[in-house]
This record gives sequence, C-alpha cells and structure tokens, in this order.
Amino acid sequence: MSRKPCCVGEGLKKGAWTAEEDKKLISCIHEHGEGGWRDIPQKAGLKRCGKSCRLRWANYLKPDIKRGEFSYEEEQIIIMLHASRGNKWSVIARHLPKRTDNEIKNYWNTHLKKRIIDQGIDPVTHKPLASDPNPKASDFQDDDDDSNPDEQSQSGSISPKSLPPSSSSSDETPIRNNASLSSKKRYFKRSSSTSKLLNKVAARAASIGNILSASMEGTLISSTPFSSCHNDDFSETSQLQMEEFDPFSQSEDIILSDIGMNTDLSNSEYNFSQFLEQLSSNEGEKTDNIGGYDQDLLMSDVSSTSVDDDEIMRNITGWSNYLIDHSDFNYETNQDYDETNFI
DNA sequence: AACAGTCTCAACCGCCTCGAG
DNA sequence: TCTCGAGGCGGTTGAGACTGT
Repeated sequence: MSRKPCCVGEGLKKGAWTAEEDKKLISCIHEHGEGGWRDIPQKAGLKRCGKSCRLRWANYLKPDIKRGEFSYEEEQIIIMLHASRGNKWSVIARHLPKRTDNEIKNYWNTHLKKRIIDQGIDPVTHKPLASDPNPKASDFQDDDDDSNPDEQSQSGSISPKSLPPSSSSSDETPIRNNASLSSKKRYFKRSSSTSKLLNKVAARAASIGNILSASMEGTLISSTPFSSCHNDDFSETSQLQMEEFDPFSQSEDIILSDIGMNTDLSNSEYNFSQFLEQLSSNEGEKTDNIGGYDQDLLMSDVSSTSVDDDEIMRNITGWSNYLIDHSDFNYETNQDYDETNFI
C-alpha cells in the first residue's frame, strides 16, 4: 500500500520561509492553536503543506525555543545520551529544555561528531577507534590560554543567535537567520580544561555504552562492575539505591551528577565556572594524558578515586539498569534473554 | 576581486507510530 | 481487526555563508 504524500499539491511553495510567511503562521497558531496542521496553511493563507508549517513552528518559531551556542553541559548531556540511546534525537531533546531534536541532530553532525572522531572515538559506539590507536589531540591541546577572548565569548556572552529570527529580514527575503552568520566557523580552541571535560564526558559515555552492549548480549552478570568489579560485597543499601535509580525521571541532578555535575539546567543562574572549578579539582590527581582520550584515560576516568566508588557504581549501574528497563529493545523477543541476568 | 572548496543548518523526504472510526 | 490519516521521527539535501588561494 502506498501512502499519498501529505505535501502533494499544486503550487505549494518549498524552500526557505520568508518573514511574511512566519508572521502568518505565528498569528494563525496564536488564533487557532497548535494541531490540525493540515488545515493550518489554509487558515493562515500560506501556500505550504501542513507538515512544513509544523516543522517551521516546532523548529524555529515556537516561542520557548532556545537558540544559540550549546553550553558545555548541554554538550555533555548530548554525548552521554547519544552513547546510551544512539540517534534518538527526540529522546535527547526531551532532556535538553528548549532545544529541538533537529537542532541537536545538526549540532551533533556538524560539531560533536567531528570532535569525538578527532579524539579517536567512534561516534557510533563511543569506543576508541581501533584504526586510530594514537588519536590526534592537536585540536584540543592548545595553548591552554584561558584568557583567550574568543573562548571567553563562547561561554560567557549571549550569542546573536538568540535574537529573533526576523529581526533583520525584509518580509519577502527568504530567511537565513543571523544565527548562521554568527555561528560560522566556530573552530574555537578548547582549553585543556575543556579537553578534560570532553574526555570525562566521553569516558563516562563510553562506559555506559559498554555496559549497555554487555547487557544487550546477556553478559551483564559476568562482565559488569556491578557483579565483578571489586564489588563482591555490594551492600544491600547500594542495591536498594540502585533499584530506585532513575536518572531521567527522578531528578535532572542525577543525570548531571553522573557526569560530575550538580546543577539544574533549567536554573538560569547556574554558574558553569563553578562546575569547571569542581571538575578541575577532581582532576588534580589525574594523568596528564588528557588530550589523548585513549583507553587508559577512559578506564582511569571511570574508576576515578576522586569520587566514592559506591557512588560511581550506583551511577553507572543505575544508568545501565535504567536504560535496560526503558530501552526500546524488546527482551521478550530475544531468545537469549534471561531475566535473571538483570538483578 | 574572483573563484573554488568547505561548512552549516533550515528544510525536506519518506517511513513509522498511534489513535480514531 | 483493519484502514486511514495526522503527527512524529531520523536521514538527507542544498542554499547560502565562510575561508583560502
């Protein structure tokens, strides 16, 4: 059975939206509300298909959309969630307030993916690339000059991208918002602290990915830290805490604490510099092999002595348990699945 | 200044899911 | 239970901006 495409129609316009079209769409949605997208073009007097209207609204015009540079903590969450959920952009977007799945997807494909590859990490598996045992780190091991004004502007100021989309466009000029202009060539150098940050995040992402992979193969019981990694005397208390672990629904703090953060993204007063300080203090006894992002770093990072071991175990195993419980993977159809393997 | 190559991201495409009838 | 359609989702595309020569 072939479904008729929703956007088949004579004279339907495609391509970039003009400010005039945006105005019509916005006023129409204000009047009639969201939904009923098939009727929206007619109500708004637009020669667009409903789907196009919905996308334009959802990805660009919706008033509570946050635009502009992704913060470091947002990057971490993207990397972390991508490691555990893959290209589930909508799922990732649910944990990044005011970001759209499309924007996250674009950001991943154009920035984070490349950065991770440069670090010698497979962006799909989040494991070290076998073909690149000595990943280059030149892009990240820069002069460590934190006074670099460019870098400061990256994290401290409001990007022009936050400006309203139509602020400079004539009504009939297809919009290519100012954000594009300001965001071009954001090859900002990363300080070593940023490199540490990325390593830390990716390390935890990789560890979660490993745990997930292992659990999917039914080998969790024999290979996870929970059962075999110096934790034979895992306490009942810890087990209880793990049973209650739900990094998504319990608290945003738990997600963030898993990657070394104690903050709330929705709190606009969050001071990221405090986080960096906190992180750098944790890095005090770490290896200097920061830019390499190699296997040793990954493992040493995960088993960091700067954090209570039980806490690490709770977080990592809690993550894996959560992800197993909430995975789209259907164990019932997996013949190898043995429920007893999962605690 | 002009051109070619590269990069970014808004928008599109096609498939999937789910609810209504 | 089946069909249909709206909305959702992830992959891909291509226009326009940027950079290097």
